[in-house]
Amino acid sequence: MDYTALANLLFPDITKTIADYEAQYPPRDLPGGAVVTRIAPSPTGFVHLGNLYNAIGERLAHQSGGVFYLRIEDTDQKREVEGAVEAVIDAMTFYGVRFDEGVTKDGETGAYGPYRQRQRRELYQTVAKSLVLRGLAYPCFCTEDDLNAMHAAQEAAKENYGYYGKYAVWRDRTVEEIQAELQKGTEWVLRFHSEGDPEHMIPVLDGIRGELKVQENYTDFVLLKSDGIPTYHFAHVCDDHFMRTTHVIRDESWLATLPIHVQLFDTLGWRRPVYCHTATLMKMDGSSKRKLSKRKDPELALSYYREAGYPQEATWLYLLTVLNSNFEEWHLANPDADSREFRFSLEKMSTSGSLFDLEKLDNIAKEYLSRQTADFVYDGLLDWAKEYDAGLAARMAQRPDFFKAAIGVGRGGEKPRKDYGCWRDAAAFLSFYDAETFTFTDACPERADGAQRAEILTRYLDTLRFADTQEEWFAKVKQITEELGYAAQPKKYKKNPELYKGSIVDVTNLLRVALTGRQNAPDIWEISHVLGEEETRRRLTAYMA
RNA sequence: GGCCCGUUGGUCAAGCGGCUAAGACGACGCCCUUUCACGGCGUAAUCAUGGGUUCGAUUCCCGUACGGGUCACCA
Repeated sequence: MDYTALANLLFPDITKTIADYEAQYPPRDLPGGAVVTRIAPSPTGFVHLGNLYNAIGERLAHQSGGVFYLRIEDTDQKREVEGAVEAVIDAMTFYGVRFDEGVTKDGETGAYGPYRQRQRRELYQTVAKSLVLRGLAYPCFCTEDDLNAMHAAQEAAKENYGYYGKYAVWRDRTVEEIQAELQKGTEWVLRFHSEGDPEHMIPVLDGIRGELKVQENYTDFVLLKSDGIPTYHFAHVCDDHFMRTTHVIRDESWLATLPIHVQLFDTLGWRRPVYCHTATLMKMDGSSKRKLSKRKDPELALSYYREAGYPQEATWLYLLTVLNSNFEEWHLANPDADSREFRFSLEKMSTSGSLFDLEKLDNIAKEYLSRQTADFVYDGLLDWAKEYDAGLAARMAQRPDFFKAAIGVGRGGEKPRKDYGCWRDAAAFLSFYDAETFTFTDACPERADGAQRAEILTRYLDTLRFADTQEEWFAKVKQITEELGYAAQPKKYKKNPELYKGSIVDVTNLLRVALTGRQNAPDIWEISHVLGEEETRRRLTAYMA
């Protein structure tokens, strides 16, 4: 077989060699132990949790003096969505992920580009040609129908699926046969000529999982598609070699095709990167677990968290606790430290698929927000509202001091309130302060309702002196409570309910509902002082009816 | 079906041959408290299973079960 003739037949325009590219993309000059890694999303328009999950590579890279870059895997034109690249960049920017090189909004930066795979066509073809030259790749003219028929036959015969052995019908054809087919204009793909033996197990060291044993690949997988564009497998190997990637962080679903990648690196004589296969995020579906799905699970989309308004840092805090088992402990010990100061380690990453826990996210976010200043919360809420709640944004901008005061209630001090973990919840929680968004969600407490209601409110309004301190104010509330036949101490009422109409709880909750529309609200005195005397009296008076 | 990965309480998990098997979320209970919260204390709840190896296995090895993933000219 004359491989040179075949190679020239297949790639007449390719004149470069691998050596040219080795020279063009020299090894990076970085300190020892520096990690070079990347995220390499395909531009489908859907930015998901996994993209952010794998963006922890940034921490690894930057904590080691390495490089983190963005590569776009746009080899599948059919699935490409317009604006998808911008969406990825926006999302990453939003979460504070910083790229050293790669695709940007208006082009790209870095010496190892282009960083969009479709623009690297010549490089892939050069490598492909070198493989043909060595007799390790050949064209296959099978149609989709041929392959389907093959698959069906294998299924019927209970044989392994795939293009190998006797099913590899184009594997050992003569140059003449191939040339004849080429002249007919038949479409072809370039397949890898695998010498692999499935009995051979190859050790691979995974950065997260440790020693792995994978079966040697024995199928003649596709290197180049009929449009001359590489498959993921081929592009990944070429790119990560020439971009001098040291660590490939990706989802564990790639474990299945690891043999292909390893085989390619080895036959090309290239040094394999450290593969780091992360565990899949799972979700409970009925009584069984399953992979988080793009179609069914809105929480897989990164936009879900942005729309709900989880602060970026809170989202990271959650992700980090899921990703690195010793993060939570570290965070507890250093509650005020920025999560970026945490030394991230691959060994501490979990290897089993974990259930995504929105409750825990909420808890972490609440804890985080409770520690922030009113100004910080005001700014965050305003930014969010500008995008998702224009009305609120306008009202906030109009009365910043009022909103800051409202946000400040129960904030600061040793035991701050934890009323909300995301901006959407914050907006809902704070809605009662603003007369425009005030609504009743809870009913008047039973034991203070009916005739009691007007009586208590009248009495309260009569004695209300707005200048009173909180202590003075509360002393009066207690006094009214007792005068009207309620127990000033809930315990007393609990002991002898027949002696009282109710307890102070009923009285204060009546005030609370009148003032806020709900029983779950912060301190009444503080709220009143945010609302002002006029509005306080107005609401209380209105509630008498 | 082949192949691969995984399996400690409801959830996330620590553990890396010898422990009464951490911690967090959630649940429940108690306490604090003028309410709503916050907080404090406490309770229940876990090593899938069978064989080895070993003086000794949650930890190492093999099998089984279960769960997940993957078998495209998609990534």
